[in-house]
Amino acid sequence: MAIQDFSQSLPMMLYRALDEIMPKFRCIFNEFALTEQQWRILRVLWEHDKITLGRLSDLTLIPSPSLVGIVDRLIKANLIRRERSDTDRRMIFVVATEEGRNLEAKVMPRVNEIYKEIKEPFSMQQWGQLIDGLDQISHLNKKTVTNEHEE
Amino acid sequence: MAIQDFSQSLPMMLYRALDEIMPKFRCIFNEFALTEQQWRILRVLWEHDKITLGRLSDLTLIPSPSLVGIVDRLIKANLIRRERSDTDRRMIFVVATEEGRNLEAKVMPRVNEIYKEIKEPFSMQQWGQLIDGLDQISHLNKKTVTNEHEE
DNA sequence: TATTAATTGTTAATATATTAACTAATACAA
DNA sequence: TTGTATTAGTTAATATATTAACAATTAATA
Repeated sequence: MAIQDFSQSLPMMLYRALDEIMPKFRCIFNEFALTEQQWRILRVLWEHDKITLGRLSDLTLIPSPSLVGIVDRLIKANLIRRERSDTDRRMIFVVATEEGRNLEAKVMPRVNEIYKEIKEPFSMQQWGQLIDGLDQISHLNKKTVTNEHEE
Repeated sequence: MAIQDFSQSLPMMLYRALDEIMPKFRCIFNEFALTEQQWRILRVLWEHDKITLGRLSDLTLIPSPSLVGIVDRLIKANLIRRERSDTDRRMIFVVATEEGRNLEAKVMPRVNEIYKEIKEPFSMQQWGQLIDGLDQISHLNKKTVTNEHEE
C-alpha cells in the first residue's frame, strides 16, 4: 500500500483522460460554432426527438441551472426550441429545429472518426475492461450491474 | 459495430464516473471551505514545497488563466503565497503557508477514506486494468508507456 | 549587440459549474 | 377543499473553463 500519489489518483486519471481526448472533439465542435455542452444537447436530441429539460439534464450530465442558459443560446442559434407541456405545465420539452437536425449528418462522421482513432490502439478486450471499469465506478452507489458492451 | 450510443461513448463514461465520485470529495472540501481546484493546488504543494505556476498548472490540470484567480483566493485565505523567482523574473513560485501545510493532516485522512471506499468493490486485477486503460488514454499522442501501478 | 523568437504569466470576454434560494404547478393528505 | 409536500424549472452569486490577445522577460541568432 504505497503512499498515494496524487497524479495517480482516480479523479486525476479521469480528468487527464478527458484532457487528452476532449480537445480533439472541441476542435470539430468549434468548426460548427458549437460548444461542447451545446453539442451534447444536440446529440441527445438526435436520439430523442422530444425530451423534458429534466431528462435532458440527466442524459447530458449538464446541471439544470447551466442548462437554462445553454438552451437559451441554442434557441438563439435557431438549432432547438422550447415547448411547454400541455398536460403538466411545469414541464418543458426541448425539440431540435430542422437546422438542428441537419447538423447531425455534418458533424457525426467527423466525431466518429475521432472515436475510432481513440479506440484503435486498444485490443477489444482492453477496451471492454476499461468500459466495464468506468461503468462500475458510475454505479458505485447503485446495484451491481453486469454490463454488456456491444461492438 | 452497433450504432454508437451517446451515453456509452467514452467521454460520457468518463464524465459519469467523475459525476459519481467527485461529490463525495467535494463534500469534504466544503467542510474546510475549499473548492475542488483549491484542494488540488494544496494537494500538489504538499508534495512539492515550491513550484512554478506553469508546473502547477500541469500537475493540477488547471488551465493557467484559471490558476490566476484560484491562487489569488488561496492567498487571500492565507493558505499559500507567491514568490517571484530571482534567477528568471518571468517565473513565479507558489508555496504553502504554515496554515496551508497544516491542512494536510486534517483533510487527507478523510479523503483517503473515500479513495478506499471507491476502490473497495474492485478486485486488484480489475482496478489495475481500469488504471492502465485510463493511462493509455491519457498518453494517446505520446509513446506507448508500460505502466506499473503500485499498491 | 540589435532583432527576433520563445517562454511565463496575465487580462479580457464569454460560457459553464456549483450551491442555495425561489417560483409555479401539481400531487396528496387531513 | 384547504393546507402541505413534491416536482420542474429558474434565478442569483460565486468560481472555474475556454479561447484569444497581450506584457514582460529571457533565449537565440544574424
